[in-house]
Order: sequence, then structure tokens, then C-alpha cells
Amino acid sequence: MTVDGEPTTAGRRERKKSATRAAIRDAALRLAVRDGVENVTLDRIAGEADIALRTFFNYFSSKEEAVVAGAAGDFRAFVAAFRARPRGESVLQALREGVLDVMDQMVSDERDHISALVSIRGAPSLVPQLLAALAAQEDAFAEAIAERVDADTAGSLYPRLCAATALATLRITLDRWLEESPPGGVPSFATLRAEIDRGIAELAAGLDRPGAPE
Amino acid sequence: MTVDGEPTTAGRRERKKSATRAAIRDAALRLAVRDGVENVTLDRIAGEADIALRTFFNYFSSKEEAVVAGAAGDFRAFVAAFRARPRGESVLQALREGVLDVMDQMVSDERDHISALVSIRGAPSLVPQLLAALAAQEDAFAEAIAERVDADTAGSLYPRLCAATALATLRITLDRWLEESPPGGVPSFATLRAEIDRGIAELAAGLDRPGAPE
DNA sequence: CAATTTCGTGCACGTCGTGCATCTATGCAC
DNA sequence: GTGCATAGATGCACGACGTGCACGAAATTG
Repeated sequence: MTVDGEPTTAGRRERKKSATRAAIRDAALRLAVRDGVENVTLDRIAGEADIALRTFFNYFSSKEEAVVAGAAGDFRAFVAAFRARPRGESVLQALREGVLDVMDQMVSDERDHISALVSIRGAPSLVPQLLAALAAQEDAFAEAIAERVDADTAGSLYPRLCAATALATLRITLDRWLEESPPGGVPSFATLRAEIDRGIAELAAGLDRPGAPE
Repeated sequence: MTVDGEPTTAGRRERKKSATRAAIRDAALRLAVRDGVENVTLDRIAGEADIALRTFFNYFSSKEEAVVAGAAGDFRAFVAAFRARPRGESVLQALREGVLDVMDQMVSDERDHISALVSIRGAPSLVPQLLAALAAQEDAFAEAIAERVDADTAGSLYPRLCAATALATLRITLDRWLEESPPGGVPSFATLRAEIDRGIAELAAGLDRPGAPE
């Protein structure tokens, strides 16, 4: 399976659909990076992807959804990677290793939509869509967590709570890393891994802290 | 201060603005509950609030933002309540008590926008806006957390991580509670408090769990 | 009361998003 | 290969959305 978690083999019809979807997604992201999300019209995206404007809505329901589609695929890929980890690993171990697996997939991927997203993250109209894309994976992630723990825990608050907090942790960690990235090339993935390890360690150790003495 | 965290005294101009904003917010929520978010036009909201359509955009930039404004105010109120807790309380203690404080404010508030939100939460166009409204408070919350812990911790990943995970926990807990609420009246707040306590306890104890043995 | 600022409003314009009808390419059965 | 059934692509029309601009009314200031 690809980094997007989508199968590559299928009938001609399915392959054409995938190609069209990818063309739209890439065109939207490219134009958004070049001109700013707010300054891109669906007309131009459709032109760039060589489809009719009307056809755009057969694939995405808004400009923002198309721009963010790449990241949404990464989120799905992460859940798949988590699922693929050995059953013996603890939840946070599998989380850590799953993230690293996806990162490895991405660095070996020619198409670099991460550095593209860097330059437009924080655009007001994208923030809600990115958050929604992340939240859309919470249920699937929670189910994957439930499969990994014992029956009692699986039925409790824990799976959803852990899914939500883990995704929030990844979001915060990524955000900090991107913030501290100089505008030039993306800095070392090593620092990102270190940050993720720290975040996960905090989750594992518990999040309470004493108040100030005075 | 009110539950929205806004001052009540000011010049006539400010008071009129607040009143208009509240009128729009309430009209939007009322119509959204009655007819469904997707079936309400800005025209009708403006009519219900007795303002010109053009004026709507002086206060909100979209229908969804207006509908969600009440909840966004609650989020702000929570951060304020957290800040107001005694400095000696630990982070998660203050979190717990702050939430309860806000709940107390809300039950003593005549205007019940919680049960209104119950009936329209999950509307596809609202989800991103609700998440964004919550995320918008993360920075303020993180700063409040940083003020409560020692200097070393304040400068670390911890404040933002804790803010994000705590808000995610509240979101999940509220969501579960609303899901299990029968369509009739909102069920006891006691069960909500218990759920919140459980969620916070998990955060405090650490979120790792062993994998399945086989 | 006069000057100034802020806010409400109408108008025009471009963009967004959808329902509907039609046309074309694909897949399938034979 | 031929013809049929279906899914996808496209054009069209329409209503809703969101913003810039200019003007007038109300509030504030002094």
C-alpha cells in the first residue's frame, strides 16, 4: 500500500479516478503554496488539474479539503502503521514506532507535501480543516487502540481518550518543530524524533505538575 | 465577569455592540437548532436578529462561527476559571476545579446553549469550527499553565502539551456524555463530573498500557 | 454644539457549492 | 466484437456566501 493507505491496483476506472484525485490534490497544494490559499480560485485549480470546474466537486467538497488532502492521507497512514505494529508492543511503544515508520515512508517518498504544508499551515481557512482531518482519524485510531489492550480497558474511556491525546501530542510536537524550522530546508528529522519521544514520555509518566508554592 | 468572560459595563456603544452580537449569536443558534445548520441562510439569521445582512459580517465571518460563538465563549470562560484557581493547586487539580466552576456558572445561567448544541453537534460544517474554537484557546491555556508551574517546566514542551491533551480530554469526555444522553432533557451533571474525574485521573496516572500477550 | 470616530447599511461584484440533464467512457455478458 | 448497463465528466442555472466601497446615522469627545 502507498503512503496514503490506498491500493494501487484496480480496474482502469479506479486508476483513472485515483489519478484525477491526485492531480487535483497536487494542483491545489501547488497553487496554494505559490499564491496563498485565499488567492486561489477553484477555477484555476480545475484548469491546472485539467478538469472541468464541476468535476472538482465530484472529488472534494471545498478548496480547503483538496489542499489538506495530502495531510489527511498521512494521518490515515499513521493509523495503519500503528495497526501494523507487533501486538506485543505497548500502546505508546506502538505509537512511537508507528510514527517513525510513517516518517520513514515519507522521506523515501519523492512527492514532498510536508515542506509544502509548512509554508501554508496557519492560514486561517486551513486550520479548521486540518484539525477536522486529524479528528476524523480519532475513531479509527481509538478502535486500533482498543484491539491492542485487554478487554476491560477496551470498553472504557481509555481508547478514545488515548487516541485524542496521542494525536494532540503529535500535532503539538509537529507544530513546535515546524515553528522552529528556519524558512530554508526542513531541518533534521532527528530533532523531530527526539521531540516526539519527549512528548510520548510525558504522556507515559503522567501529566500532573505541582502548583507554584507561593 | 459573565460566563463569556466579557465585561458588562461600558459605554452605550459597547453595550449596543454586545447586545447585537448576542442577538446574532442567539438567532443563529436558535434557527440552526430548529431547521438544521445547513438549511439556515444568513438572510434569515439577519432578519431574526433584526439587522441588515451586511451587518452580520461586522460581527462574524461565517454562519458557522456565529452558531458556535456560544461554545467558544464557554471555552474562554474555562481558561479564565483555570487561571482563577488558587496557585497552590496542581495543574490537574486546577483543571478539574476550573471545569466544575464553569459548569456551576452555566447551570445558573438562564440561557441554555448547551442543550442546543447537543442537537446540532456533529453537523459536518460545525465540527471544524468547534475544533478550531477549542484550539484557539490552547495558547492562552498553555500560558496559564506555564504560570502555574516552576520556571524549568514553564519553558518546556509541557505547557502546550498539557493544554492540548487536557482540552482533548474535555472534548472526549463531553462527547461521550452527550452521546449517552437520551434525546430528552440533559442528564445529571453528576455523571459528567464523574467522567471528567476519570479522564483527568488517567491523564495523571499516565497513558501507556501493555499490548496484548499473544 | 461642533468635530471626530465608529458603526450600520445598501450596492455591486466575484466566488462558492449544488441539483439536474446530458454525454461519454468503462465494465460486463454473451 | 457487439450491445447494454452503469459510473463518471461536463455544462448550465441558480441561490447563497463573503468582501470592498461609499455614504449616512449615532455615539463620543471636548
